[in-house]
This record gives sequence, structure tokens and C-alpha cells, in this order.
Amino acid sequence: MASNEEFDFLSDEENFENDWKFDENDDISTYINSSTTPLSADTNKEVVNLGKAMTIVAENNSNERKVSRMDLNTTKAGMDGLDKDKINQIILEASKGSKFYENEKKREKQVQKRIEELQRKMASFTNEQKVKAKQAADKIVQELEQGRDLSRTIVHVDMDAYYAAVEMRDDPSLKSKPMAVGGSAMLCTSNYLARRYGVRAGMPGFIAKKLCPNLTIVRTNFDKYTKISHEIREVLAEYDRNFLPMSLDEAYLDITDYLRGNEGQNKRMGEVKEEESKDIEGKHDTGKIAGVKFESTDTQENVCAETKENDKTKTENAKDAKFIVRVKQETKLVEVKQETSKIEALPNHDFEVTKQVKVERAFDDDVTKYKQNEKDSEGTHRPNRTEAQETKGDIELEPIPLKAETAKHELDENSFNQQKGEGMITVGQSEAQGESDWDFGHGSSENDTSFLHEEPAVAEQEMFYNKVEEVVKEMRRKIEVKTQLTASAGIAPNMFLAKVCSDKNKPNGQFYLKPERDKIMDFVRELPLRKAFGIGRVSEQILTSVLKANTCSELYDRRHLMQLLFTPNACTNYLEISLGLGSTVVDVDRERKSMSTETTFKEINKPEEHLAKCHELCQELSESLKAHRLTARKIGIKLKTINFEVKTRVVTASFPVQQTEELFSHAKKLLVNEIRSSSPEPLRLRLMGVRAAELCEKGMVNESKQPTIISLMKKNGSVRERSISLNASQAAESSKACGPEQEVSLEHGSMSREDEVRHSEICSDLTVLDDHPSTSKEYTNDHVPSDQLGCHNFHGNAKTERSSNQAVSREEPTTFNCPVCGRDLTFRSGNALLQMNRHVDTCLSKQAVPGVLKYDSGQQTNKAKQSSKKRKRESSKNTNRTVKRKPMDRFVTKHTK
DNA sequence: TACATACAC
DNA sequence: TATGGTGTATGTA
Repeated sequence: MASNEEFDFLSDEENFENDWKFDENDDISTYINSSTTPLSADTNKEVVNLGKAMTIVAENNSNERKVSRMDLNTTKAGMDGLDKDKINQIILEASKGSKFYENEKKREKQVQKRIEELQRKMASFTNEQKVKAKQAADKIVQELEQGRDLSRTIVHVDMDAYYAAVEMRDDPSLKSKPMAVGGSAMLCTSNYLARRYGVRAGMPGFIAKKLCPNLTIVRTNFDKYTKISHEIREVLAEYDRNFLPMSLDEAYLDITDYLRGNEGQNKRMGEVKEEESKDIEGKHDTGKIAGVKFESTDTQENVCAETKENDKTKTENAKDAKFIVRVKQETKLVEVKQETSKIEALPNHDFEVTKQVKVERAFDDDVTKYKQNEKDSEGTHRPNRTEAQETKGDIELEPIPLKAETAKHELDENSFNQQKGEGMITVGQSEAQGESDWDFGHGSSENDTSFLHEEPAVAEQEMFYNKVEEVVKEMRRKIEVKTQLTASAGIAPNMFLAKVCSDKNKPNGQFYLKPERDKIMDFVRELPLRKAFGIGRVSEQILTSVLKANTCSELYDRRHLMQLLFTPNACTNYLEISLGLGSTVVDVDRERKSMSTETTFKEINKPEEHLAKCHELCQELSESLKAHRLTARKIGIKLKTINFEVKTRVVTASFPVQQTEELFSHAKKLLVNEIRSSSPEPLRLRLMGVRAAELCEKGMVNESKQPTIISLMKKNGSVRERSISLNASQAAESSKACGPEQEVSLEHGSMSREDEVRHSEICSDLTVLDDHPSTSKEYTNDHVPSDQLGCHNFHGNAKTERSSNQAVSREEPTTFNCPVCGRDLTFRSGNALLQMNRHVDTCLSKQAVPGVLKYDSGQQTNKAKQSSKKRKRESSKNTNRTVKRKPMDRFVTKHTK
């Protein structure tokens, strides 16, 4: 393994130049195309090994067709200069013959079929159709253009090789080695050295080892990543309290308000007041443009001198470093004064030097099996703000007029059609001339930018741009001082562009795409489609093969074909991408829609094992639901066979469920159906999952989507009668028990809505299967009699259940939703069904007709809930708003409106 | 609505 | 030793 000394080039630019020099005679040339290959004595050895592997590939690969969906994704990744073909060959070689590979081939064929269908369809379009389609597309374009909003400043912050960087920070010896974080099954991320071998996130460890035999694989440590993530979020919250975390290492911020001095600024002024005495000299460099790395200052050098002596001290200093910001009223520019460690002393900074290697990132830092929890999503520290700080603080900052705003204003005032007409070309012209009409908008933007001739506006604009750059630099710098990890950032007028921009100068860089239409169009013109959020390998393949479109401008030029081939949604989405449009709302108010748990295991093929696993998963899911105070009306299972075929099955429950046994009763049915369908062949699984959807907040009055009797009475006479009779009969069943309603325990069951399935579902006994010889022995081709599966009541005792360690606690408190009043009741002991019936009885007698309307008016309808949400959002714009709920880490935000 | 598929991270 | 887990969105039947 290479020693640190041999990798000195990492911190020495001259050595770097020499060490990374390309040598055509070396074996590494087999793998790497560019001059970015690390060459040292030891890496050469690796290269020799790889060279041998390649020979094998060449020999064995003759009759194997390429499976492009398995290819290394190099469009997003910083894999420039790698010999993609050869890396792909090694991947292919390692995968060939496996069940995974066979499945991938199958899926590739399916995609190919789709492509052929689309091609056939396309060949059938008449010219007339195309002309009409273009008109339709242009109309959409026009609408989209009118909605273009350049007024927001959105930042996408993305930590560089996050997990790997954390591990290298904590064990500097890893810095000089190609290394990845994850396991043999899957890697979450890799450091930049490993990426030079094609090792990247989402790749199984054993394949990575084939690409890079010296690869060090470090186990994930999510507690650590989460903790550091909170530190990062503390910094982000200073700039936008409502920032949107996308994962542990990535977030979107809208810093528009911050820049205008409306948010964060006040707090920061408070900081200045408090900490002015601690102010130290050492001005941070200003005026640099995007992507330029920080330059150290005198102060930084001094701190470095200290920190070099002792790593521990260094860490302490870095953590305690304070940032003091003074806003100059005269210039309205932010001047950053800081005390920090010398940047060179920090881990990861070595990659600053490697920037010319042009390593980018494609698929960083997958969160593998990271379990979302309350603490994670809500534990982010929010800066406290005093009343005085809330009300504008000490300094009044005038928002600097944006060119973009002016541009938008002018665009609104003029007729869009008129402006656009100048640059438009008809389909016929475009196709006949074989030219792109991409530049359609230039006419309009020339008009829009006429105000630029006014000198003061230009000066203000430049000042604003500088400020934006500085603010984001400062943010990244703060993150680095606090965590000793570097972040990259993209700044743009919308989320889509900000994300693309954050990749532009990675690692440890930033890129500002200014809010000017011309600049945006220039930026996206050659942007590979795969860079766009939502365009993955399949969409890319379709767009490339069918439309022959690789870039945004090419996509735009085929808009008439898009219109004819794809759904309106997809078409609009593609048009937005091609125009550089995206969401300008960093929306954190998204509600979770589903919750699931799944796991991969060694083959399971026996029904009792299937059910035991299913029960285990239901238990896990139930815990998650409880932790989030959620119930679910849809319960689904996911199965992956040993051939990697995935099946999902879902059932809608008649009332919301949360308890393990409730979930299991539904999941089990679905599972048993699949076991039966598979019969007489065993159901051979490698993965099982359970999902809960149609979630309702526990305790919400309208938790259950099933209408209550009361609401039905109000709405519909016929339904009312039916419901009443149903519940009345149930009530009658237990009419002898009429005590006061209270929390009692109900043996699994929820009143009568599903009485007919109650005992067969919830109380069914998976262990009964054990009684059947054919199911308890090793699974062969034995037919499992259908009537042996899932059709048994839970008459087995607890002891029998526990024999499989999947015991069902019959004492588990169970919450039921009363069909009359809609409330939840939790039952903890014995004759609960009786008690529940008693409640319903009482409830029915209490709910006299006159009370119906009153009660029902208290029910929050969905619509009301939405408007309440809207109000919440609006009120959150006030300075006195309460802290907003943080979204869950793993929520994905659509980048289009 | 149910399911498969695609996608992000 | 042998290709993950969690969640969203969308098209189709």
C-alpha cells in the first residue's frame, strides 16, 4: 500500500504535476485516458493487476453483449479522463453470469422495446402533426417563459465526498489511499483517489475491489455523519432558517431575504454587538469570482502555526473559531472578519490542489440504511432571536435592485409574443435548414437588458453579485471551520440550476449563475441532459436514442417531437429543463406520504420464514409509525426474488392502522397470496419490505378517511342508515356493558368495521404452518397446500409464537378509531372488544341528531387543512413566525413547478 | 386503485 | 462474499 510520502503530491502542486503525468507506456494507460492518473510505485502495482484483469476481460468478452444500463455513470461523476469502456468491461466481467446481471439484461431489453416503440411512433408522424405539435409546444414555452422568476437567490450546498471526507478527517492515514465508505454489498461514497479507478457510490464493494484492489473500505458510521450534519445545518440556518435538507450532506437555501437584510442579518448584527470585542484583524479576500478557492490570510497563517503543533488543538481552535460579520452601511457589502485555522492545515484541503484533475461528482454519498428519526429532522439548532433582533435590528439595509427583477418587470409589460416572434423559426425552417432555433430568446433579452446602459444600475448589480459570492463563500468557510470538511455550492435563481451549479466547481468550490436569462440560456445550452434532476439512465437513453438529444438545446429543438411522444407532464418537464427553469420555492412544508422498511437477506423460501420476516418488518414499521404518531390506511409489501424481480402488492384497509398486528394482518394476506401464486414452486426471496401509505396523523380528528357515522348522516341518508344499523347491531351485541367510556384494552380488533375478518386477519397464527410437515422442512418443490397458508386463526398460544422468536404480544396496547365519533381509543387489557362496543354504544346514545352538525363542523376537512397549511406558510413569512417543522431528510423535492 | 418503473440520495 | 434502503412521482390498465 502506498505510503503517505508517496502521495505527497496531494499537498504539493509541483509534485502533483509530475506525479499525475500521463505515461503512455505504463499499464495504467489501459484504464485512464487523461493525464490525471496517480502514478507511484505502489499504484503501478495496482495498475499491473488491473492490466491482467483487462486481458481476461478482452478474452472473455467476445460473445457478451453490452448492457449499457450497468455502465458507470460518468456524466455526473467526476470521472473525466477515465477510460469508461475499460472500466465498464471490468464491471461487466465481474457481474457476468450473476442473477443480478441477468435481470439487468432483461430490463435493458424492456427499455429497448420501449425505445423501438417510440421510434416507430415517431416515424409515423406527418408533417402536419409536427407543425401543430410545435405550435402547442411553443405555447407552453411561452407560458413557461412568462412565469420565469429570476428574483430569488437559491443556493445548493453539497458536502464534498461527505462520508469519505469524514472518515479521512478522523483517520488522516486514509487520505493517501483510495478509499470508500460502505460494505461489500454497496458503497455509499468514495474518496477522490478511488474515483480515479472508477470506484463510486452505488457500486458494490466487490466490484470496486476489482477496479481498485488496494481499495480500503471503511464501514459506515451514521451516528457520526448525522452529528456532523447537525453542525453543518447550524451554519445553514443562519442564512435561511427554512433551508431544505435533502440528505445529511446536501441542502437548498433561499438566501434572498438574507441578502436583503431581512433574515439572519439581524441576528448577525446582534452577534457583532456581542462579539465586537473579540474582533480580530485579517480580512477575508473579496472580489473573487465563482469557484476560486479561498486564500489564506495572515490570521489564518498564525492560527495555522499554532494548530500545526497539535492536531487536537487544531480541532479545538477550529471548532471555537468565531465569525464576526460587520455590515458596512456605506457599501452594503458584507465584510467578513474571521479567525480560523489555516485552510491548508485542514483535512480535505488537499483536494483543492487536485482541482485541475477535474474530478466531479455524480452520485455521492448514498445514505444506506440510514434511518430517519425525529431527532434527526428536528434536532437542528435554530438561532435564538430576540424581539429587537426580530424587528429589523440596528441597521436598515435597502434591498439592492436586481437586474433580474427589472428584466422580469419589463418582460411582463411587453408582449411576450411580440418579443419572441423575432427569434422564432418554424418547424419547417428549422428542419429544412438543419439549424437550431435555440437562440429564440435573444431578441427579448436584448430588449430586457437595455437598462444596463445606466451606470448606477450596473454598479449596484455588480455589488450585489459580489455580495452573493461573498456570502456563500463565508457560509462554506464557516462549515469548514466548524467541521473541517469542505462544501461546494451552486448559486442560481432556481433549484434545478443551483444543483447543477454546485457540481460545477466541486470539490471545495462554488459557481454562481447570475440571474440573467442570457447567461442561463448559455449555461444550459450544452448542458448534458443527464445532469438535470429527474433524468436518469433510462430517460437519458430514450432521449438520446429516440430524439437524438444529448443537451438541453437539442432537447428544445425537438420539442415538437416531445409533444407528440410524451405525456403532457413529461413534455412540460423536459421543456422546463431545456429552458433552465426550475422551482424557486424552497418548500419545506411537505408531508410524508409513506413510510417503509425493507431488508435484504440470504434466500428465504419457507412460508414460515416468509411470515416471520414479514412480522419482524411489521414490528419495525409499527415502531416508526408510532414514533411519528402516524397511522396508515394502505399497507403494502415488496418482494424481490432471488432473480431480482420486484413485486409490490398493496391493500387498502378499512380503517387506519398502526399496531404491529394490524399491519401484519394485512401484509400477511398479501404475502400469502404471493406464496400461493408461486406454488408449487417455492417463493424464493432475497428481499422483503413493508410499506405504510395514506398516512394520517394520529390524534387528528379526521385521521380516518373512512367517514364516521356522524358525517355520513349529515351527507347521505342511505349510507347513514346502513352505517347506523351496522354499528347499532354491534352495540347491541355488547349492550350489557354500558360503563363510562374510558381507555380499555381490546384484544386485537377494531370494533366492527372488519369484524368478519377480525380473527382470521389479526389473530391468525403464522406458526400453525409449523404444524405442517411440508412447510417446516427444507423447502423443495413440495406443494404447499393453499389451505395451509394464512387461513388459520390465532388459536396458537404465546408459547408457540415465541418459538419462532417472532412473538406477538397480545398485551400490546391497541388503538382503534371509533366509527361514530372518529376518536382514537387505546385498549390495554382483557375484554377490549366488549369495552370498545360499550364505547360505541355510549357514543351513539350521546350523539343525538342535533349534535351532528355541531360535531361535524368541527371536523377539519382536507380543504380546511390545506388552507390552514397555507396560512401557516404565509404567517411563516412574518418575522415573528414560529420555527417551522423541518422536513425529513430523505424527502426529494421536485425541481419543477 | 394497483402496480411497475424511474429517479434521487 | 457476490448489487442497498427510503421515499417520491408518474404512466398505464
